[in-house]
Amino acid sequence: MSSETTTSVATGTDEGRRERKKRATRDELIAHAARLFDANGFDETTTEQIAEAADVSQRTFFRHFPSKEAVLYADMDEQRRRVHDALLDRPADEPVLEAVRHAIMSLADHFQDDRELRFLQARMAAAYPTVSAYSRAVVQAQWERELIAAIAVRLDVDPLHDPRPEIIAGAAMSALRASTRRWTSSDGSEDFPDLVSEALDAMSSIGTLAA
Amino acid sequence: MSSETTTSVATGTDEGRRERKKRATRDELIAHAARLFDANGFDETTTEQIAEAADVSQRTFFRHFPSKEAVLYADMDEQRRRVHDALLDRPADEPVLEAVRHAIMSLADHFQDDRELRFLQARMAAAYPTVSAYSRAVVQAQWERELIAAIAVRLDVDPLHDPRPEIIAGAAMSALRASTRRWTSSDGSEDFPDLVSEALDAMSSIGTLAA
DNA sequence: GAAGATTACGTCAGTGACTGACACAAGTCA
DNA sequence: TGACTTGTGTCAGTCACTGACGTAATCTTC
Repeated sequence: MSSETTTSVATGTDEGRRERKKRATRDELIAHAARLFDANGFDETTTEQIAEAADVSQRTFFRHFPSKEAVLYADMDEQRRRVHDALLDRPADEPVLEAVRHAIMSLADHFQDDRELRFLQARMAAAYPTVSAYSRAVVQAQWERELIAAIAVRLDVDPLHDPRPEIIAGAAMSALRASTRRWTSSDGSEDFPDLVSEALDAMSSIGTLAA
Repeated sequence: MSSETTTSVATGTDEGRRERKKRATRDELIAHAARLFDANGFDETTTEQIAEAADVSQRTFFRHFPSKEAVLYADMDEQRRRVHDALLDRPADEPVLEAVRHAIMSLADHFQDDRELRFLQARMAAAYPTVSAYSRAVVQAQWERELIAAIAVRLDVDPLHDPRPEIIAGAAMSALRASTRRWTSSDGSEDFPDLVSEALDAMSSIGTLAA
């Protein structure tokens, strides 16, 4: 019972009982939401039902997540950090497109963990416009902002005056979207990092299309 | 009084009285919505108020527009058609990036008509996440789909298996976004087509960044 | 020009996402 | 133990959006 006096053991980080319980209800909400979305669809699931399934009030749901879409993309922050860190890890004098490649690839590598969740997100985004909008305008836009900032630093330009960072980042995001579509439409049988890598190769060579 | 017996004169297309009235209330809704958004903000304006100002019921508002965001981007279809037509106008053997350039430029050229509206849209998108999401995920995504389809035809590839059309389109959309941001942040003092043209030049030359 | 089919609109009632306010109880800290 | 913080429940409310039904204006056809 009293095995953990001050710091926790399992999760590594030191959480008090309160934070642990908070995370627990959050995890419950995420899990039940995913289950219900999967079973009944996104629009067909109410936040009330999710809260009920997690045995909390609807108000508590909205204390943890700002919208119904947000609970489906609860790992958004973690992924943003992944992109951010991947960019920092690369040597500053590395060619820009190489750094971008590594950032996208680090995202892609982890897409295969949580396969189920990625497929659920993709299926919901394909079927429900609000989810698609959220994915594009919130989740992906966030990754894109990370890319833009890092590219701007590497090119040593102001992204507000030089459009190149945004263009490169936009192309990279499109490559990722195209790869995701191929991956999910193949039911995950294709190797996702391979698809992304191919798409990034294609991206690097579009300059040759001008001729 | 009875100057128009069968076909109208002013608008060119032959509309009956019913269609004319329908268009009139639609235009009223658009105009009052823009005015209210401009004066009070997007979230601070209710669909009820817009309907009231146009002297119709709220239900009528939603018969004309599927969402509050839609009335702000009421010219969406017209713009999509513009992109579509611009793509069709170009010779089939023209280099892909040239065709894309012309499609984007035809959009940019007409951004300067309705300056007020473009600025309003940009201001609302900058200030209100739901508007930003709509712009990206609905309006721009629609232009992007037009581009992707046309590029795929020109490259003679299947956009579901070859990521290049999507990558090129994504880069072009980013170029347009970056240009729009520069234009609006300069309060429209810069020449928009020039900005877009520069951004498209930058896009064509990103291949040289690999070295 | 009158009968009949369309259709744009108003009214009403309802659903569901999301929010502010208040109270309470569990957890934290001194 | 006592003061402080905080995650939660309850309640009431706003607002975007929708289905159903009725009505009147418009269009069509004879």
